[in-house]
Amino acid sequence: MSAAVPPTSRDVARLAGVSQATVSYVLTGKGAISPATRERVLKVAESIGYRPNLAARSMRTRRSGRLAVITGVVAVGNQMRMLTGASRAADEAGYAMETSSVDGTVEDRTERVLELAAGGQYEGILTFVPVLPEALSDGGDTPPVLAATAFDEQMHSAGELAQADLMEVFVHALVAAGHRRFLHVAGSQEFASARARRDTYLACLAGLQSVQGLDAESLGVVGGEWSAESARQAVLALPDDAPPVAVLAANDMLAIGVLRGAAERGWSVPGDVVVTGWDNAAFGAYTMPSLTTVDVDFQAAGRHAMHLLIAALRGEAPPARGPALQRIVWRESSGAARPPR
Amino acid sequence: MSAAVPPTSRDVARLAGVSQATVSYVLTGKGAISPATRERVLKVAESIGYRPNLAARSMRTRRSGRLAVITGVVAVGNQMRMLTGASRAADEAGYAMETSSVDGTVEDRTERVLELAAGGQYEGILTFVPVLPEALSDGGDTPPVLAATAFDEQMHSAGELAQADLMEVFVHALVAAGHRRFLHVAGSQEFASARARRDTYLACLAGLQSVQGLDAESLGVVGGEWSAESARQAVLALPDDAPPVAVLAANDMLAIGVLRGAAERGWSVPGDVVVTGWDNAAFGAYTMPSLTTVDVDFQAAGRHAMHLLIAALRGEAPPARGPALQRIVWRESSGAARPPR
DNA sequence: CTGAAAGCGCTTACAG
DNA sequence: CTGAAAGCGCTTACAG
Repeated sequence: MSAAVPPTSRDVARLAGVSQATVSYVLTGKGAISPATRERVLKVAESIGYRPNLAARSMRTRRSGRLAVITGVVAVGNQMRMLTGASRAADEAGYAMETSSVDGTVEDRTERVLELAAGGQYEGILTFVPVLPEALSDGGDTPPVLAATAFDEQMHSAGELAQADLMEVFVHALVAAGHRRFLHVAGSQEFASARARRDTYLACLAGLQSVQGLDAESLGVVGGEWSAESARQAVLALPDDAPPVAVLAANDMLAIGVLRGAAERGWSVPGDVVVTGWDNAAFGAYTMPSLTTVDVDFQAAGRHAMHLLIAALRGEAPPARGPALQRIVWRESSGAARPPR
Repeated sequence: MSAAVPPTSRDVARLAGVSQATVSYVLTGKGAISPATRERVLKVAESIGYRPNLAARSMRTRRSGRLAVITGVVAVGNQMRMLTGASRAADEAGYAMETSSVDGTVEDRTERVLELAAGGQYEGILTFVPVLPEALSDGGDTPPVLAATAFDEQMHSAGELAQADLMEVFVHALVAAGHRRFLHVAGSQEFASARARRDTYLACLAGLQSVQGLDAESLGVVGGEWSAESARQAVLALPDDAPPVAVLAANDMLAIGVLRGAAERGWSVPGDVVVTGWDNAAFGAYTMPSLTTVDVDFQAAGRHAMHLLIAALRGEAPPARGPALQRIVWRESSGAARPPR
């Protein structure tokens, strides 16, 4: 049997025979309240199942203790890993982190972030999705809004995730192992990371040909979406005399599609075809052959982004960045290619 | 250059030369305000970048338009899919959905849910993680709190996700295809779904032996965690004369570990060993061989759970459940086994 | 069509 | 050590 409406601190006060102020002091542990009164208030509160209305409290204190992270509607696995890192960092700093997903155009998303920032429920906001710069704030009057996206136009703050330098390392290692023919299976070009990998691939091969005068050849850039099927199709569409060829896929999902496509064509990996991926997906160590890939420490990126936000809202200096977030994991699919020394 | 503090409706009123009530009527579109006044208020609001404080509004109206979903700290991929479904359903019903992750013991989680429910910021709460029944509510005085978990002790509401009937279909199809030796690679037994799959496997094989008198044999239940590595190790530990054997893995991640282990032992799949998975992970169609598995419509489950919540908070009758959420996807790894007719 | 006033549930100087 | 009062930023009867 519960009341028709949740009890308030006023109810507790009345029942305990004290003022509402006293209840507040007891519950926040701020005033100096006699043990006896304290006891009584606590007992009453407990007995009627009183719980403070956090919205009301935070309207008064302007401190909600809550931080929001904005993600896309369908957060990809990588965003999940970032969320985990961000969540832990928030936790450690004593904040509750909540996630809000947004949809639609960049204007829609910007509007929603602005709304959340002004809404008064969050002390700070981190967005993993691209928004217009106008939504960003370092926290003067309004709560700080930081962008930490590996996926955007603007490469704000933690955009280090989109770096594609290691693509060059892949190519050079493959060249050193004797490979001369290359193919890039690209990801969705809406993603900065996909564009960076593609651009680096292109630049690197151009460099090989013109600068180093190597007879390296690119069969081109194929794919263009983050699906294994598109990668498989790209391989099925290759000419019969494509092998030997080194296929650099923009992520592991594409790479497994390449593996499958090669198998369907009767090409052996890493004999006829070598393959590299990106992201170090959980399945990559167990495919046949296992995938050479780039481990990206999304958790650390999420942690760091959250630390930046917390520093901003506390008015502290932004913490220094940790060690590099990317690292090549050499496995079977790249054949004899080895790390440069 | 922005003010030291965000503008309020009072500021707008003063600047527009009207009362705060008028501003409110204009912004909520409720009162009957003359077009001229309306225009002026809107213009002022726009010019000073006014945005309503949602916390204050909802304190007054007791309507926040926000729903919360509780997930574990590290939401597994399947939870993500449920979130997507839930989010869309909330959207369609005009609610904003936010996600809050909880950690710790079941008591900790229960406390946190209770806190959120009383906090006054949400009109309803859906939890994907197990909590004590005391946290659940159908929404009398306090917002409704529903559990929709495929992963819990208690199998509340949408627990249909944990059903393992199809495990029996797998076994029977494999028997019909001539298989007599079986192995189950189990998932983490903290999960209702893992326990159900294991129990069904055991019951089914016991039935084959005693009831049907078949010479079917179980090599046992191995594994016990959701990692490909544990599955691989389980296969590496099998006796040399294990094949031919049918391996029923509790999910696709385990199944890919089995595939890898079999390859390392030089066993062909589906020749020496056949394998089935569960969950229809994205990579399953691209392994060599591709994985026979169970497609689980997590999105639909998330949708439905959200519909239940919305019905509860509106005091409507709960919507009927949709079509079955599980369906076997036959692929290469199960060899000749085919759906029963 | 518009305004003055009360109140949502809290917290916090300020008196006493 | 405790209470009366004001106020956080809104909305909503109630008058006019």
